[in-house]
Amino acid sequence: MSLRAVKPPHGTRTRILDVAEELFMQLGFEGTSMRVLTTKAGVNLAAVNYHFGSKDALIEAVFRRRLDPMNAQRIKELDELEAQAKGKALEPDAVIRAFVRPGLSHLEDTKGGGRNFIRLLGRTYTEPNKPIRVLIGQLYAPAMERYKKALERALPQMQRDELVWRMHFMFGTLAYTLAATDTVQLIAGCKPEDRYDARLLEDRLTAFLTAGLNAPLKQSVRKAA
Amino acid sequence: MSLRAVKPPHGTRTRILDVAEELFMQLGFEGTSMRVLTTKAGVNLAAVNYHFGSKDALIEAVFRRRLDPMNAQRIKELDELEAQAKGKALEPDAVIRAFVRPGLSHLEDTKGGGRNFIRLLGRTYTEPNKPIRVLIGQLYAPAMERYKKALERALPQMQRDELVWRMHFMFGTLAYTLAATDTVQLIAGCKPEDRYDARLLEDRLTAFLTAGLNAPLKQSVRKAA
DNA sequence: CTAGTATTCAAACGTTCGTTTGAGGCGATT
DNA sequence: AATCGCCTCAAACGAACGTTTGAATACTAG
Repeated sequence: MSLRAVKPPHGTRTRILDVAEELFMQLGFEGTSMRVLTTKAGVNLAAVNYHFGSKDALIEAVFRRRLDPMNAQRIKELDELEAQAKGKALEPDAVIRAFVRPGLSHLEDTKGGGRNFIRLLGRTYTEPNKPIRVLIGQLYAPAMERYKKALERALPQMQRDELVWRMHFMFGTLAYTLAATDTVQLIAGCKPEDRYDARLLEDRLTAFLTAGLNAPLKQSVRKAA
Repeated sequence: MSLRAVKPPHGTRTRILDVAEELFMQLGFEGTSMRVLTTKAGVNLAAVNYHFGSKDALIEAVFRRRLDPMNAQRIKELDELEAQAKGKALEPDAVIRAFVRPGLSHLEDTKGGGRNFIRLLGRTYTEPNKPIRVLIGQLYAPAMERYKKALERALPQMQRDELVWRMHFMFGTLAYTLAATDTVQLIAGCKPEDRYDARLLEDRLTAFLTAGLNAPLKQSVRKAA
C-alpha cells in the first residue's frame, strides 16, 4: 500500500520547492547551486536528486506546482464570463481582466511563495535555457489558445495577424511588470505602499492594455496587410 | 608611445565581442563558457582574460559597445524634435517613436550583430544577476531621465505616478518584443517575412503604446491617487 | 639588426558544479 | 521481534568552470 497521495505531505519535498522558488527568483536557475539550496532548506544535498531526479526536473516541478492551477483558473474565469454573457461576445476589457488577474493575485501573497513565483515566471518568459522555454510554452499553450479565441470574438473587426502582435505586446507588458524588481529605478517615483497593491495594478494594467488593444491602425500597417 | 586607440582595431578583441554577443543571446551569460566562446571565435582561451580582464568585464564591454551610442542617439533624436518644435510641447506619439526606433533599427542588421545585441538587451532587463542589472540601469539612466521629462511635457495633464507606471509598461512591451525569440508560439500566426520588418513593427508598437499611454484613468486609480 | 613590448599559446591551477554511492535510521507490516 | 520499503546522511565522483602561468611568437621602434 502506502500510496504517495495518502501519506501526509512530505516536509522535505515542499520545503525544497519553496526554497527553490525563492532562490530561482533571486539568483536564476544557473545561479542557484544545489548546495546553497539544500542548506537553506535544511535538507540533505542528495534530497533533490532523490525526490525529483535532477535539478532540471526540480525546475519543472516548481513551475508545474503553480502554473497548472493558475492557467486552469484563467480558463475557468473565461468560461464563467462567457456563460454569463449567454452567447454574446465579451467586452475586450473583461477578457483582459481575466487574463491579468490570476497573475496579479499572487503578488499579494506575501507570506506564501506566490509573489516569488509570479516574479520568477515573469523573468522566465525570456529565459535563454531552451528546454525551460519549451516547458513554459507547453504549460501555457491551452490557456493561450483559449484567450486568443476569446479576443478574436471580442474584437471581430481586427485582422488576425494584427491581433497576434497585440497579444504579444500584452504578454510582454504583463511579464515585465511581474518580473520588475526594485532595480527598476522608474518605480522609485511611486508610493512604496502601492507597489504591490494588486487591485490598483490590475486597474492600471487593464486601462493600459485595453487602450493598446483597441488602438487604431497606423497607415503603413494597413497598407502592408 | 603606442596608444591603444591609435592602433588598428584588434581582430581578436572584436571577434571576441561579436561571438560573445551571439552566444550570450543564445545561451545566457552563465550558459556561455569561455571555452566554447573562445573556440568559436578562433582565439586562445586566455585571450578573454588578457584583453578584458575577466568574464564579467567582457559582459560589460559587450553592453557598452552598443548601448552608449544607442542611448546617445535617443537623446539626439529628442533634442532635434524639440528644437524643431520651437518651444511647443511634443506630441506623445513622436516621443514614443523616438524611444522605439533606435532599438528597432538594430533588428534589421542581419549581418552585423545588431539584431543579436538587441535581443540580448531585451532579455537582460530581467536578468537575475545583480551587478549586470545595476550596470544596465546606469547605462540607461541618462536617456531615461530625458524621456521622462519629454513625456511629462507632452502629457501635462497626467499625474506623475501614473506616468511612471505607464512608462514602466512601455518599457516592458518594448523589452519583451525585442527579446522574443522563435519560441513564442504566438508569432506563428504571422507572416515570416514580417517578423523583422522594423518599420512595420515600429508602427505597430507605436500605435499600441500611444493608445496605452493616453488611456483614460480607471475609477479605482483616480480614487486612490 | 636588435631590444623591447604586445600578443598568443598549451598547460595547469584550484574551485565549484550536479550527481552518485552505500551505509544507516525510521516506521509500518507480519 | 524480524523484515521490508522509504527516506536521510556524509562522503566521494568526474566533469566543467573561470582564471593564471610562463614560455613562445609577432610586431614595432631605435
